[in-house]
Amino acid sequence: MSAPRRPARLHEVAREAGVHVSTASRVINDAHDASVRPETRERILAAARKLNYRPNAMARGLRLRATGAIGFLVPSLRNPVNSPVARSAVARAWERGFVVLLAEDYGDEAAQAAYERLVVQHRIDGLLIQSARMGAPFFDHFDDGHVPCVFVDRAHTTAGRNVTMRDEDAGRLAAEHLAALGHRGVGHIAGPADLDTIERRRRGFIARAGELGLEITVLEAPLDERAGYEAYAAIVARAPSLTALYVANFNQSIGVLAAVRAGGRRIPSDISILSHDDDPLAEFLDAPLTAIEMPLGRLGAVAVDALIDQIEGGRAEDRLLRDEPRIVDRGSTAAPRA
Amino acid sequence: MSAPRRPARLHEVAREAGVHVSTASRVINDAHDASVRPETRERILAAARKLNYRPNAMARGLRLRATGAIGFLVPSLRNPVNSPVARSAVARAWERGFVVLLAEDYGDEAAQAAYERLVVQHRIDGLLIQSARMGAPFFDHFDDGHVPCVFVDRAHTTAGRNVTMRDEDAGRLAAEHLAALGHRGVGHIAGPADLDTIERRRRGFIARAGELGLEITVLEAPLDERAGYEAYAAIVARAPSLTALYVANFNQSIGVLAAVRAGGRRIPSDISILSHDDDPLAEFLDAPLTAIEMPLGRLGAVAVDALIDQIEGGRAEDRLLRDEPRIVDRGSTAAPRA
DNA sequence: TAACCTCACGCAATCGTTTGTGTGGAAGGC
DNA sequence: GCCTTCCACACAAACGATTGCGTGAGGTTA
Repeated sequence: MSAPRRPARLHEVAREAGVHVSTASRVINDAHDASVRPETRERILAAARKLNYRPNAMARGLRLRATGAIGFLVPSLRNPVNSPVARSAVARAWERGFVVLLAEDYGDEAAQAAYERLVVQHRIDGLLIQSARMGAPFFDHFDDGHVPCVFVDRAHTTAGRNVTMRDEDAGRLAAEHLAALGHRGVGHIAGPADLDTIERRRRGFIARAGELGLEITVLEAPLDERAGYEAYAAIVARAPSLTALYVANFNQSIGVLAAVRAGGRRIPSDISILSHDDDPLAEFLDAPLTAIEMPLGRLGAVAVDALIDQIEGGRAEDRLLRDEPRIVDRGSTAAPRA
Repeated sequence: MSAPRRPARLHEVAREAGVHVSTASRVINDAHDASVRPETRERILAAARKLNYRPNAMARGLRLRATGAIGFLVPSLRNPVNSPVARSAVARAWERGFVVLLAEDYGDEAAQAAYERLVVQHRIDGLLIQSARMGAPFFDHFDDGHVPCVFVDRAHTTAGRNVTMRDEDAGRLAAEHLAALGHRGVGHIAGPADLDTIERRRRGFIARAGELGLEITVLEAPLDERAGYEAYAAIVARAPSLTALYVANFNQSIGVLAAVRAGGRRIPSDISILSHDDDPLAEFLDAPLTAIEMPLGRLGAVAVDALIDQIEGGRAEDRLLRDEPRIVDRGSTAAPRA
């Protein structure tokens, strides 16, 4: 026996229970101030069960000015580190009764279109923004705080709406890890400086490496494999003596591995490679990649919690995932050759 | 000058233009049968522009029983081959004026929950299903054809709702490619047999390899890296003399590469590896992976087109992406050693 | 017993659109 | 000059829920 074709309306539940639709509504919504006889309440609930009642989200949203939907603006579905974030975000949103509208942000006009469609037309209750470009005009929509939103893994200027991780500590950890192995000359392949997440990694790495008296070379490169490949050659050309490399991003790391192989050097005996961000793939690469694991699986959930708390409670507060960045050692870092 | 806080309602546009809201509605919706004076029409459109009118999707949906939203049920956001599909699907849906509600399907009860939330409560207009499990009770919801849906890269029994690619031809192409290189003993690491996509690859490969007189060994394995890793050892144990391997899935292929390296053999001199599905990563692996490229970037778009045509036109027809599977040669296949 | 209160509901407006059905006036035919 | 036709718009009823307010019955109090 399957559910009826078109789900029952509240009206029909009320009729079945012999009450007015308003009474049924109060019972279904469990209105705390409503006085309704227990026996009537039971009749209504029974009718709802019998007819398999499900509220119509549109009618509800129209009346309540709240849709039970949040938007998710992701920079790129391609980057594998985004997928655990997206997974946990969607899962948590569903747990809390929200659905997720997906939009990909490949540029300013796309972001603007997403805003129009999601916020203005579909009246979503809030927006999760994982986009990169910080100064874009698009972000003005949110500065006045009228549209609930949360910046995921970004520290936007607007206070109270950022969910971040301990990226600076990750950078420091990277420096400590390499120093502890005995490296003196270390390199860092960073990402575009306008990504504050990446920038914090760089800052932490440079600061800690400085404290530890390491010799540091830093190079900026885009966040993809090819850029990593090319950056390796460039940074080695600039600092031929470096014995270890901290790479800001998993995709870049894959390119770096390829470049090291192409250069005929061995990991970790000739050079140590430490990747930021981990992925199940890492274990199967050549060499298996030692990486700094960030709590990506929680990031999405925490961001969604922050957003929904903002929607429901009106309170906005920055959140920092306190999880310690953790090194997953797969052998691509080791002591430098004496 | 930014948009007003709460976008104008049609009512206000009508008032601004000095007409009734119904007239404004007809003009905005460009009703073909409506007779409205050109000058009035202009006044209304001007008012709409001035007030930056955007229709409220909920009110519209309530009245029209159509939300302008489609659901996207994905098996796993983790698998990288899914991301180009998702990208192109979302992009195409947006082009055609739809938003996309995302749901991840990790099991039967999750799929059931997705159905309840998306179809029953939020009244989405249709559903894109990329899920695996074919016989699940969940699918009964769609067999009667009342809920528009499309199975992406799946051939469900329900006619007219499947969008597939030339997987069988891909399998045949794999066999031909390896035979042309001179291989005689070939292996195939396949996936779970209840995935019809994977099954078609297997069928094509076996059939063509048989025609070409090759000696074939087939092994089933789950679709992840570790499974690929283990499957390699198992298939080599079973058929030590095979000189080439066609791997059903990109993730598996990565595991296979690692296993080959671990076994101390060289690619392609000791063994040729041919991956099904390509990814930008492939170029940077060790060895750079020769792969069969499928039109994944179009799959999502075509599926969305099929779905929206079904929603708007009522016509449902199976679609096959006619793009020829193409081999991207990166050197992981070669002639066997004499 | 009249006034009053509370309980347990019903009534009806409302959210923002769409659309079938009026309707006043101008135009046209005779 | 009257009837018909048609144009160009207005009216109002939906769509399916929520919620402030009204109200009849029954009980309590003076």
